[in-house]
Amino acid sequence: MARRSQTETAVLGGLSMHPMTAYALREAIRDVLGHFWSESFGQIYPTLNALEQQGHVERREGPRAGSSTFVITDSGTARLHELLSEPITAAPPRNGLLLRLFFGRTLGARKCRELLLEAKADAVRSLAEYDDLARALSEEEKGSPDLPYILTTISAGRHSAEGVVAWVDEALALLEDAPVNDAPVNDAPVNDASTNGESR
Amino acid sequence: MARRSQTETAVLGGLSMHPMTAYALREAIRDVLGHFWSESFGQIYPTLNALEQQGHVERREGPRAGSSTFVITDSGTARLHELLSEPITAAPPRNGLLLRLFFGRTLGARKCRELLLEAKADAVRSLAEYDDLARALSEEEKGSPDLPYILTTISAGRHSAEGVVAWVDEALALLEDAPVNDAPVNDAPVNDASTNGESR
DNA sequence: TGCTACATGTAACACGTTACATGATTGT
DNA sequence: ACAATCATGTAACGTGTTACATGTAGCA
Repeated sequence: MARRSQTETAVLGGLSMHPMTAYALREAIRDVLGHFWSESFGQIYPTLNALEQQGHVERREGPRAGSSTFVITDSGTARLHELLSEPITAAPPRNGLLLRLFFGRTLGARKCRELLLEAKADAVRSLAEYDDLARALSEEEKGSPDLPYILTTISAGRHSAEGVVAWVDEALALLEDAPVNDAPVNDAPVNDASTNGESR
Repeated sequence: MARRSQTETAVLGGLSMHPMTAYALREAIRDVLGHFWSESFGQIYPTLNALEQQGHVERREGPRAGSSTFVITDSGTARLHELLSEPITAAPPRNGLLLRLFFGRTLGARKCRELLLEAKADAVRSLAEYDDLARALSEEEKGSPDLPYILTTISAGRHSAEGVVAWVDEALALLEDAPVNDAPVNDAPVNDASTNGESR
């Protein structure tokens, strides 16, 4: 019930693959889920304590003095299944790049082109990373029942990045058609405000 | 400096196109920027008051008694340019669908397929909406200096949705290859936990 | 010896949503 | 008269990040 935020899901999910310390869990989330998920220590530690109290994970001696390895329990696995079955809570969209492009007239066409090219370069970089990752995983985890599921998430990243590449080219063409004012600040059409200001 | 959240940017941006009441501003953000941005009243009202105190917007009499129309000032336009020029603060990724797919073995292949098909249906729906929107806007705003910029954001939405459609097909094929356990809950391979559970 | 990586945890803060409280105007 | 929509605002809450405080273990 208590819609405890999806941190619980990510934490239980991580431990469902492999018992770990909180620290390692964070690294795993960063490295493996990094392209579609993130958690900070400030979330992970309290969540693990709560899960321990609920009996969903158990604390064992860790690799170092004072460290703990967390192991998921049966009730934890059941809880994970429950959480995964909940409807997806879509995060409200907030795309800073598109916000800037939308008000591109004010920002200036030059800056917009720069932003677009940066986005494309980023996408191309990720594309290479996804390919490497997919190749490495397909070898390492050959035969793992998790592999096909993991590959779908990598595929998502790749298609998304490909989409960005194609989009940037189209967007640049659109801006080519109407490069009204290329200037950074000075001769920007600010007159709107003064015109509308007295409209009533 | 004061990285005042990008709400300020969206609010000034909205007013830069057209003076509005706070209420109308929220509707405009929902309807026009909806596919890549969102703001709630709880953000908009305090932000407008702050912007007024800083002289970036001015309050005029609104269309109703007790309502105010906000008009951007020259300093507001300058501030908007400044905000748009700031580096993009990327929101930490949180994709609930991919999280579920990654732990798809626990969720079950059937549910994963359902989620994928839902995602595809959503994408197809948006695709149609983007096309309508682009056609409508190209007519209505013909010649507007904002039009090409707005079209780039619609293009982004379209490419993103197309990417989802292509991805879902690929993902379904990946899951086809290794449909280890199709069962929802019962005979799921939970033995991991019991194995680890007594391992000490 | 001292740096780096491993490891745990908390407190302060920023951000944003939801729900609530209130009321005017328009249309039926 | 009443419902729907326009309109404003706040308070409580949840959630998540950052910075800080603390300490161990391995290695150069």
